[in-house]
Amino acid sequence: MTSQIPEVVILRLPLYLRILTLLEEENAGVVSSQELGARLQMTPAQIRKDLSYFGKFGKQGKGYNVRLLLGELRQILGVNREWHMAIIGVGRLGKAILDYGMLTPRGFKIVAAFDIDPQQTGKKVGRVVIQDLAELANTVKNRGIDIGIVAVPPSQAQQAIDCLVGCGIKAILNYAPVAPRVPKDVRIQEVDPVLALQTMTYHLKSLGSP
Amino acid sequence: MTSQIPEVVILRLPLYLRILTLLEEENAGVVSSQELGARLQMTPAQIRKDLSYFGKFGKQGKGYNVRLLLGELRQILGVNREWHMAIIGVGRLGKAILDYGMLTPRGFKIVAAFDIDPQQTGKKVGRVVIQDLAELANTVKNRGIDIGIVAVPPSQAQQAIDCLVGCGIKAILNYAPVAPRVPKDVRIQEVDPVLALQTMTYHLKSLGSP
DNA sequence: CTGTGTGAAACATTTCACAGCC
DNA sequence: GGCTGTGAAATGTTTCACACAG
Repeated sequence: MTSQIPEVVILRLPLYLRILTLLEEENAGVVSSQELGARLQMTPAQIRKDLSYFGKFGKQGKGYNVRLLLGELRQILGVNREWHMAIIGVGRLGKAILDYGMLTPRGFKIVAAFDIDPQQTGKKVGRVVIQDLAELANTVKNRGIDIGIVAVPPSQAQQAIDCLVGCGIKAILNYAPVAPRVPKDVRIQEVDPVLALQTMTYHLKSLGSP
Repeated sequence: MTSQIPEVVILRLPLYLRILTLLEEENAGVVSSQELGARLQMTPAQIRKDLSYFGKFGKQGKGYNVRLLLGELRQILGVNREWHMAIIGVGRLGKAILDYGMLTPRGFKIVAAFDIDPQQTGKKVGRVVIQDLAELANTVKNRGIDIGIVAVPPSQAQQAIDCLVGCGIKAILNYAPVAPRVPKDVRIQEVDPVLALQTMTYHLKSLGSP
């Protein structure tokens, strides 16, 4: 009964969600896999197959109803609700993440901030008051925190991660450029622009000037 | 003669580079694929196979010399030099990227900043003076810019990207949550924490409380 | 006639397992 | 004995091509 959806498919769903959101803003009523493929630079067949893992959302001869598919994808990804997050590390990077306006409107709200430095405790950043890391466990329970964000220097990253894991957090967004170790029931996603840059330089390197 | 290295392998090389950098800081002289696998949560066989596409860097019975392998990987990825980047968009996000201390020490230097808003032109952010977008082509040539960073609002992203492409840029780091269109000889990498969060909520969703 | 949904074929990637070297 | 490098097997993913619905 485990239909076993490939992980690569899950990685692409947010891309579909993003483009459909843009299409809805453009008031597109219907879209074909052809058109989605052109916009996302991928084959129509792949899009159809990906979506078919979750149901039959299209109409033959017509395509997909944008609003309907958007709703389905939101449901599938679980983004038809608000998720609460806590951030650890309120240095420059942490402040920038708190200040980044794209999270809350997309359903991801940072409701608590922590720092190891006791000097920071009690200060306010945006809407949240910086707390001592010792209070994490309580706050996770009281405020219903689902996701942790790690924005501390590399040397403190594993400690912060262990702390989140110890509090029962099962999903972590990690900005520290380290190779963290987590139990296998905990998801961790790396955000490191340098990794992305390095894959590009690999290709740039072998590029003669035209 | 095209040995054709799988793209997934290229995506993993920066992870190897990152862990080896940490290992060198810990003064590890030698490391086995076993140990790398444990640290990166992947199989030793995969690491050995990945590296074997580029040469024989290990010693049987011993493992890989950390410093040597680090040097090889830097060479392969093309990060044994400094890369020059230009950023477009100097709002909150753009300022945060300019302020992010992890780029320069890892060989990626932002040497120019641009904004569409003429009000911004001439102001200084960190070490760079904000220029008008019209000057992009000249600056790309004069300052030897290899990579563009897009940090404008979604509605202006495609315009910024077209501008970079028009100036001959072949690699773009895109922070705007859009589905950009670029010619196929241009690499573009998305940086969007929301995409990462959404793949995690997919898995969180189907997680009963224990 | 257009465009979806989908088995089956083609292709890509990972894992296995072992020869060979330190 | 321990560990790499690597063909070959196993597994996973994408593309094809077509029946069928609007």
